Amino acid sequence: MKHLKEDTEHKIIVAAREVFIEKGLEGARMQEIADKAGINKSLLHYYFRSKDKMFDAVFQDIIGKVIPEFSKMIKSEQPMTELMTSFISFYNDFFMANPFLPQFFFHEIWQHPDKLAAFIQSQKIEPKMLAKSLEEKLPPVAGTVYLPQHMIANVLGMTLFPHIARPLFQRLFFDNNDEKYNQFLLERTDFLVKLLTGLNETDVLDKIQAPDEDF
Amino acid sequence: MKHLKEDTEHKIIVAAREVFIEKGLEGARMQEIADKAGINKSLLHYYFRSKDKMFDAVFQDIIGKVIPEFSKMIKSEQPMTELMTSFISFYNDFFMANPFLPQFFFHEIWQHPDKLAAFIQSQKIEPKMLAKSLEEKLPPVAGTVYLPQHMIANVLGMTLFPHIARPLFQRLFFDNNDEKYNQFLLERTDFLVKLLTGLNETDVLDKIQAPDEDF
DNA sequence: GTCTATATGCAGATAGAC
DNA sequence: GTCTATCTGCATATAGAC
Repeated sequence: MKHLKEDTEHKIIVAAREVFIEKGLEGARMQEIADKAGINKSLLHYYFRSKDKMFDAVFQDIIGKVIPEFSKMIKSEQPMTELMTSFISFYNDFFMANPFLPQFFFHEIWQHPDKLAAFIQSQKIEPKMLAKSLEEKLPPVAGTVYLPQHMIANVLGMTLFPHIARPLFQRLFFDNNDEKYNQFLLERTDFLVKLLTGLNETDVLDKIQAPDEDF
Repeated sequence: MKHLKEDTEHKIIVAAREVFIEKGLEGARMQEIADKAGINKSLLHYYFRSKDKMFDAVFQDIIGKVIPEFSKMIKSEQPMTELMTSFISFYNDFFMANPFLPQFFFHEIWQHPDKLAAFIQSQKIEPKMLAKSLEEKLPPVAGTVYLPQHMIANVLGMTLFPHIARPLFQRLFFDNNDEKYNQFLLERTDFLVKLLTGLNETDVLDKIQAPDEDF
């Protein structure tokens, strides 16, 4: 089989992703990754040389799937309300399917912020341009014009929070019941879209495609 | 000096807090904590037996200062708008003075959710009661009645996000400049209060006391 | 490419002198 | 209480057979 090599490498990436996302770089154990991939520990080094390099590979792989989606959205030049709708809908679904991801990202944001920022720049996303283009479209709050950064922080915060705080929030308000919480998250997409766009139609979400649940 | 023991223990707690908050349980090194406290490594074990127990002590110490404040607020039976104003104002200032704390909390939320939930219960905070008492006071969104959990997630998300995403956000939008970002955070308290309460007065914040910056 | 066996290093923990 | 010296275990990493 000439595909054996690619198969093994792929199995490792999948296993490593799971463990790194759940435990973080320091918390992850090479042995656990090897076990989960069904291969020997030393093979990990054969393919990736070191734990650090393996982590990098996994991380690049992940953000390579999440950031470009974002890039696509903001470059599509949709009107604000549609942009927010796509955004909320996509990421809410995406993080529902990958619950550990948000915390993983924030861990990276704090441990290696430059790496992440560099990647985003490399995607030709121009944060300042984005902010500027939002600036004109924002309604005033209580009669005051405000920074587009506030709006961005609001949308991101409201979208991400229930995911990143999930273990606690689910315990405090939903009897630690997965189905109840997923229900809450599902209805939240609709709620946020309504809250942010002021729309009344419920069918607006049908136009948004569901994300690929296995990345 | 009969105070030597308390002094050392305190020095250790302070040093350990810094390191644990910045690096997390697994990432922290006993040596680094000892160095920062200006004492010997083995003294850490003399006072706390193990790294895990030391972490617990530090963690209890921290949440013992943050959660009760929250408890006090919700038990004060203020009207909603004042409650939100106190909340946003207090935590925005608090996390500005302790930038690593939010990420530290979320790390704990994912690694030891039961511990945190147990502590909150022990503070006689009743999440479901809180939700219920909010329920009646919530205005409908786009004509639809919604769960109080959404409102809670909104306020927490919007308040916390700029802090937990700070390293990235500051790089993307504020030239990685600390002063600019602090300025943004400062003005955000006012902005959020206005956004959430619909108030127009700017002097409403003067009534809120500033948090203790050194815990 | 994949395995077994082994090396290396380091972090947490202990013993014991003072 | 505080130190120096030491132990133990474990995780990453390598050597080398197949």
